[in-house]
Amino acid sequence: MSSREGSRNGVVNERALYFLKVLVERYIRDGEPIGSRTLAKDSGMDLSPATIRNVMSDLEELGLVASPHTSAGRVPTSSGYRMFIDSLITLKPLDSEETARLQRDLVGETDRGSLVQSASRLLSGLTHMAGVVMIPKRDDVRLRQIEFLPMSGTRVLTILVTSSGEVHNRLIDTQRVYSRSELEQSANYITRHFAGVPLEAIHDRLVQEMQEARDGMNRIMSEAMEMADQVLESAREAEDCVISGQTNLMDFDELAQMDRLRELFNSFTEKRELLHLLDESMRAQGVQIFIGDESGYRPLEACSLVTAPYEVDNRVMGVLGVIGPTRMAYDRVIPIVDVTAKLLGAALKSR
Amino acid sequence: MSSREGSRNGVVNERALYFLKVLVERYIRDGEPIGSRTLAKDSGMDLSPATIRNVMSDLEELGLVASPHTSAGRVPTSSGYRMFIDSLITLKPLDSEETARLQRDLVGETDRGSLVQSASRLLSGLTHMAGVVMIPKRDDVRLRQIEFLPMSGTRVLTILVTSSGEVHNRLIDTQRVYSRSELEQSANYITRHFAGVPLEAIHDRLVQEMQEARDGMNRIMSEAMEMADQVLESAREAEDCVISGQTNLMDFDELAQMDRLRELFNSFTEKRELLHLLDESMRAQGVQIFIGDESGYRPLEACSLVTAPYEVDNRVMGVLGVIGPTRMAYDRVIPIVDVTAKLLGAALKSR
DNA sequence: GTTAGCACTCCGACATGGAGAGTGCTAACG
DNA sequence: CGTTAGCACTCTCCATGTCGGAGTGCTAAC
Repeated sequence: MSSREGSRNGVVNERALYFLKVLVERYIRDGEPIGSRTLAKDSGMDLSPATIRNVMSDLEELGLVASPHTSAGRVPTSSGYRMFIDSLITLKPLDSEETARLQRDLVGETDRGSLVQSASRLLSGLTHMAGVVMIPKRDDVRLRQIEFLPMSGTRVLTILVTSSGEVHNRLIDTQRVYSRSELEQSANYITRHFAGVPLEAIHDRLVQEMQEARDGMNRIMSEAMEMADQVLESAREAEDCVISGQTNLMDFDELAQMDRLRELFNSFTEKRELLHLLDESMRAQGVQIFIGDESGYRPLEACSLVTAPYEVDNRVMGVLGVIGPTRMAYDRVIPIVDVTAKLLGAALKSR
Repeated sequence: MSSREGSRNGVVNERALYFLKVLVERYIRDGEPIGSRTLAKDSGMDLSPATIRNVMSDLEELGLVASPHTSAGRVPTSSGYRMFIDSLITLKPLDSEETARLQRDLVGETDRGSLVQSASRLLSGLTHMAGVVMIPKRDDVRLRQIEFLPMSGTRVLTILVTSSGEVHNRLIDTQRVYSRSELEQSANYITRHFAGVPLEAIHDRLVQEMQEARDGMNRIMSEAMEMADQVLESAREAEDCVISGQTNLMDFDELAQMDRLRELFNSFTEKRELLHLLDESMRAQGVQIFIGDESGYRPLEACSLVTAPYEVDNRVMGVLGVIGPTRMAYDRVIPIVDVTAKLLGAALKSR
C-alpha cells in the first residue's frame, strides 16, 4: 500500500483533484489518453512529469482514472467523471445571445406538440448529440368532453378531449349496434357527469357508479361507461417522448461499434426503458446526470444522459435532456439542458 | 471489339445469362466475388474455368458484372441484378404454413393503425431488413363530423372525424372569444352541410360558399368556415408511413459505413423523399423493385427497395415494402412482400 | 468453340523493426 | 518529506517487406 497522502485511507488531496480536473477537461477536448508530460504542462503548476506520475498513481488507486494499456496515458473512469461533475467542473453558461435565440425559437412555436418537438431539435442541434423531451401524463388533466360516434357494424369511435386540449380516440367493438342518438345521449350523460374531473379519478368513479346502480342501470348506460373507461385508459397512458438527432451519435467513435449502436437505436424505438429513466429524474430537481452504467440500462452504458425537469408555475411538467457519449462537454451541455428546461417551461406557460 | 457471340451487337446469349444467374445467386448467398473456378463447379455445366472466363469477359463488357480489382472474382452490377430479377430469377414462394402464420398475425390486430404497424413489423421480421408500410391519403374519405371546442382565451380546438374513423385535431387561434354554444352551432351547421362530402371537395365548396355569401354571412359563420378549412388541411396531408426494423440494416457490412448509415437513418426520420418514392410505386401494379441508385435517391444508393401496393376491393389503398442491401435474397423477399401486401389488403377489408 | 498453360496482378496475412509515448521504479536532491 | 532525474521496460502504431492464394487475360493448341 502506498504511504503517500493522496491515497491514505481514501482521502483525496486538493492537488490531486485539481489534476483530475485538468485531466478530464483535456480528455473531453481531445479524446486521447493524457500522459504525465502533457498534464504537467497543461496544469500550469510547475511540476515535473515524474511527480504527476505519482499523483496519477494515487488517482488510479482511487478508481478515478485508468489507463487503457501499459503505456498509454490516463483516462477518466465513471467515478472520475462523477467526481469531476459533482465538485470540480467549471460551467460555461450560455451567453445572452444564445439564450435569446433559444427563446425566440421556442416562443415561435404554435401548439404544445411542436413546442416539444422544437425543444428536442434545439437540444440536439446545440449539442450535436441526441435530444429528448418527455411529455408526461399530468395528474391535473381533467375531462372536458367525451363523444361516441357510430362506425360500421358494432364499432364505435370514442373520442376524449382533455382540459389541456389533447384529443384521444379509440375504436371499440360493442356488443350490439347502437343508433347515433343513443350514443349521443350516453356521451352527453358522461360528459355532464364527469366534465372537470381529473382523468385519474374518473376510472374509480365509473367503477363505483356501475356497481351501485348494478341492475338498475340499463344496458346501454353500462356499456357506455365501459367504453368511456377504455378511451380513458389510452389517454392516461399517453406518456411519450420525442427524440431527435439520434444520427448525431453515429459520429462519435466511442459509439461506432455496430452492436452498441444497434442496441442504442433499438432503445430509441422501444422507448419504454428510457421513459422509465426519465420518469425517475422527474422527481429530482435541477440538472441530473447519469454517467455510463450509472443509469443501470445496458444500451446506455457507453453514454451519458443529462436531464432536467421543466416546470410551469412551480409544477413539474416533464423532463428533457440530452444523450451523448460519456466523453461529452459537460460544461456546455449542462447549461444548455438547464436553460432549455427553463425556457420550455416559460414557453408552455404562455399558452 | 470481341467477336464472340456473347457480346456481338449487345445480344446476350442464353448460356451467358445462365451463368449470370448462377453468379448472382451465389453472390447473394456468400457476398464474395465469384471466380471462374467456383462458377465452373457451381454451374453444373461441364466447362473449364477458362471458358467461364471468356463468358465473364462478355458479361463484363455488357455491364452486367464487374470485378472489384484485377484479381478478384466478379460481382453483379445494378444492371446485373436488374437482368437477374427481370428474367432469370426463380422465386421461392412462401410455404402454406408461413402464409398461414402471417395471416393469423395480421387478422389478430384490432384497429387499422396497429394492423399497419404489425404488417411493417412482420416484413422486417421475416426478411431481417427494414419494413415499411405507407398509409396514403385516400381520395374517397368523407367528412363525418366536425367539432369546435373553446379552449383558454381565443383558442379553439377543432376536431374532424372522417368516414374511415380517423380523428384529426388542430388548435386554432381565433379573432375573438366565442361561447361554447356559438361554436356548437357553427360546428353543427358545417357538419350538416358537409357530412358525406369527400375531404378533397370540401375546401372548394367552402371557398365558394364564402364568396357567394360574402357580406350576407355573419362573422362567426365565416370564421367557422376558416377554422374548418384549417383542420381539413391537416387531415388531408396526413400521409404517413411506418418503418420498423431499421436497426436490422446495421448488420449488413455493405451498409456498415457510418456516413452511409447516417444518411440512411436520417432519411427514415425525414420520410419525405421516401414517401415520394413509395407514392410512385403505388401506381405500378404488383411487386416493384428499385435497385441501388435506380431510386434516384442518394441515401438508398447502396440499398434496394422492394415494394408492392396493397388493395381492397380492387382499389389501391397504399404501398408496403422492404428496404435492404442491394445484395438481398430477392427470391425470398419478393414473395414475402407480395403475399404480405395481399394479406394486408384482405385484413383491411374485413373491418 | 473450348481448353491448358502461363505470366501477371492484386489482396490479405504475417512477420519485422524502429519510433514515440508513457509508465513504474529507484536513487538522489533540497 | 515531497520532488525530481534517470533508466529500463512496455505497448502501440506505422511503415516495410515477404509470401501464398486466388483469379485474371492472353496465347496457342486441340
